[in-house]
This record gives sequence, C-alpha cells and structure tokens, in this order.
Amino acid sequence: MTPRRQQILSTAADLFAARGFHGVSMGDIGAAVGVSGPALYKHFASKDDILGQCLLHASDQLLAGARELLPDAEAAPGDALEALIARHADFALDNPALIVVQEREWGALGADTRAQVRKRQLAYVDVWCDALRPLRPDLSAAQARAAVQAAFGLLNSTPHSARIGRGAMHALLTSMAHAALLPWTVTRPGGPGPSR
Amino acid sequence: MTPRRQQILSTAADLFAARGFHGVSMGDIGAAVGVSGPALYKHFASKDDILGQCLLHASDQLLAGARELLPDAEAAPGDALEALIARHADFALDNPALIVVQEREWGALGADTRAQVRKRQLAYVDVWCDALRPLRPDLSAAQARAAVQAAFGLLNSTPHSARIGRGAMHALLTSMAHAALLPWTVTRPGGPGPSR
DNA sequence: TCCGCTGGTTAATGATCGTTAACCCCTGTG
DNA sequence: CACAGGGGTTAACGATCATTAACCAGCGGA
Repeated sequence: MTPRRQQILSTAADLFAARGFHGVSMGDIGAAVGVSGPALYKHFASKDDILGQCLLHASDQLLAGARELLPDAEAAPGDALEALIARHADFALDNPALIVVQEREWGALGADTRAQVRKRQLAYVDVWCDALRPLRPDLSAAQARAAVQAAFGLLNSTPHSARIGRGAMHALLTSMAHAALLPWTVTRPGGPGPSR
Repeated sequence: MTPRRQQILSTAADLFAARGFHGVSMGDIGAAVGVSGPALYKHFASKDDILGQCLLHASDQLLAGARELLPDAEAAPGDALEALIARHADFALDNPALIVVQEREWGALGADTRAQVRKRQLAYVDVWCDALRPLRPDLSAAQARAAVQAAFGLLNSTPHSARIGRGAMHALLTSMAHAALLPWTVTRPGGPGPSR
C-alpha cells in the first residue's frame, strides 16, 4: 500500500471521528492531506470506499493482534485475558480515531463491506469470550458476550477523557477492565486501601 | 411542552443515533412523525435547534436524576455510588438513543448550546467523583475523573449489545461497574465461583 | 526523442439539503 | 358570523456535496 493511501486513510479517520462521516466532505479530506477534492479519486473509488478501507483496516488490526496473542497463552490460560486487555488498551490509546469510527459509522457502510467488518468484529469478540469463559463458568455464553462488550466500552472510553498521561491511563484502564471481568481475582495492593 | 414537540425530539434522537446528525434530513424526521419536512419549523427554529433540545433534555435528565439521589445517601455515604450506578444503568437501558447522541454529536452543536450541555456533563461527572473519592483515596482527582468516564463507557455499552434481557443486563452492568470502581469491596457469592 | 502512466488541477453536473414563502384548513372565541 | 392563530401543505431558492470530464506536468523506459 502506497504511503499516500495510508496518509489519506489516517487523515480521513481523524476527520470522521471528529465530525462524523456525513459531516466531512471530500474537499475536507483533500485539504487535510494537501490536495484538493477530486484528487482523492486517484486513490479510492468513492467516499464510501475510504470509510470502508478505514474500518476494514481497523478491524483487521484488532483481530490480527488478538490472534497473535493466543499461541503464547496456551500454557498459562489465565493470562490470555490479561494480554487481550493490555493489547486492546494499547490499541485504543494509540488509535482513538479508529476506535471512534469503528463503533460509530458501521451503519454508513454498504452491505458487503459491513458484512466483512461485522465478521471480523464477531471473531474478535469470540476470541475474548474463549479467553473469558473458562475463568467465569458462572456466565452463560450470552452473558459473556455482553460482559466483553461492556469491557470494550470501558477500554474505548479513552477518547472521551485522557486528561492523565498515557501510562497512567493504560494502568487505570487495564486494572478496571480486569476487575470488571474477573472481580474475585483482585488483590488489594499493600498501600492504603479504601477500608481505612 | 406540547406532546408534538416531545414526539419530534424522541423520534429525532432515534434517527440521529442510528445515522448521525448529518445523515438525517429534516424530511426524514418529518416523515418519521407523519408530517413532511418544513412542518417541523412550526415547532423548532432549525435542525440544530432540534439537536440542541435533545442534548439539553438528555443532560438535564441525567444530572437531575443524580442530584435527586444525593440527599438520601448522606446517612450511608458508601451507598451513594451504588445508587448512581443503578440509576445510570436504568437511564442507559431506557434511553439508548439519548446516550448515543449525547456522546457522539456534541461536536455538531453551536458554541452556546455546547457550553450549556458541557456544563451539565461536567457537573454530572463531579457528582460521581464526589461519591467515588471518599471510597478510593488512592485515586487523584484526575484519575477519579478518568475512572468515572471509563465507568460511563462500560454502562453506555448497552446500545452495542443487549442480547440478554433487560433485567439480566442491568444486573451485569451494575456488578461490573461496581467491581471496576470499587474492586476491593467485591464479595464472592456463595455459588460456584471460578476457583471451582 | 517520444510515449504512456501516475497523480495532480479546475470546471461542470446532478442530486440533496436546510430554509423560506405563500397558501390553506380547522377550531375556539368575541 | 367574523376572524385570529396554530399547524399543516407544496413550491422554490441557494448552498453544498459527490462525482465526472477534460486537461496537464513530470518521469521512467523503448
């Protein structure tokens, strides 16, 4: 993939995240990358194509990252979920625009592209559920999916706040997600807890 | 407020949540309430006015509901956060469209209305922080705000899943939010836990 | 040197949108 | 009965948008 394409996709994702797909014109995207309007058709077939490539790229990255983690965790199954949480937090902190666009604009996609993105998203949720369910046998399959989606909502809250540094945010989000999904495994640190 | 106005606001919120503010035309909103296009100007000054009233109404309801809870909780301060979580989960489950629009379209507002909505949202976060910080003295003010926003993200994940019934969803969300914000107070129920 | 391709440009086209204008019906009240 | 006003209609206007057309500069290979 040519660097121009990547630049356009990244810039468009930022604009879509800030103003919504229908709130951004081709002229806006072109101006943001230093060319003007119709030049974008040399790289993409249409505005919908730009959005589609954004979402396909984002869902691909998330799913591939999660699957990359799985072989390592077979020996210590309890750590798989931990790794998924940390990886997702990294992705959300590094690509807030992709996170926002992915959860906001999937309805603006054509049926075919939407199906492809949906497939990746469902597969991603499945990876999480496979990691969660052995640790939470009290949850039904549907409950596990809902819990995973809720954890995504927590981790994806990054774009709405981020007043503390990236490292602190990462630590906060991962610890909260861990507690939300595996509440009984939390150990109180040595420092002053809330009971005092 | 006349019932027609409320019908328009509610219908518009659903449409805005589904397709985004710029993805909905005045004709769409009119058709959804059974009138056509320009008739809406008998009730609202402009399309932006409709969005503004939606967001003002939503932020008002959330903030008023939270403040209504506070006096009752003065005797038992530890329960204030519990009540806020339960109330927010109720609101999110009952008004998914308002939740989506509120976190998605605030950027499309005019400066004046945006400031009003922002003020209510900040006050709402403050209510949560005031309830949380006595229970979590280990968190700085900024960390508490970020944690509260993350809890919102968790509770607001409702529109993205909701495959289990409302009661089960409410129980799941409140227990996860509790564990995420107050991890050390979680008690394992008598039933079969993950430790077998 | 000529040629074709890549990646630009500006102008034009047709559709859609927010908004206004002009008009109309109904209903309650003097 | 006259009539004012609330709530609706269709038609029209100007702006904006996605997309296409037509054209052009640079450049690597025959």
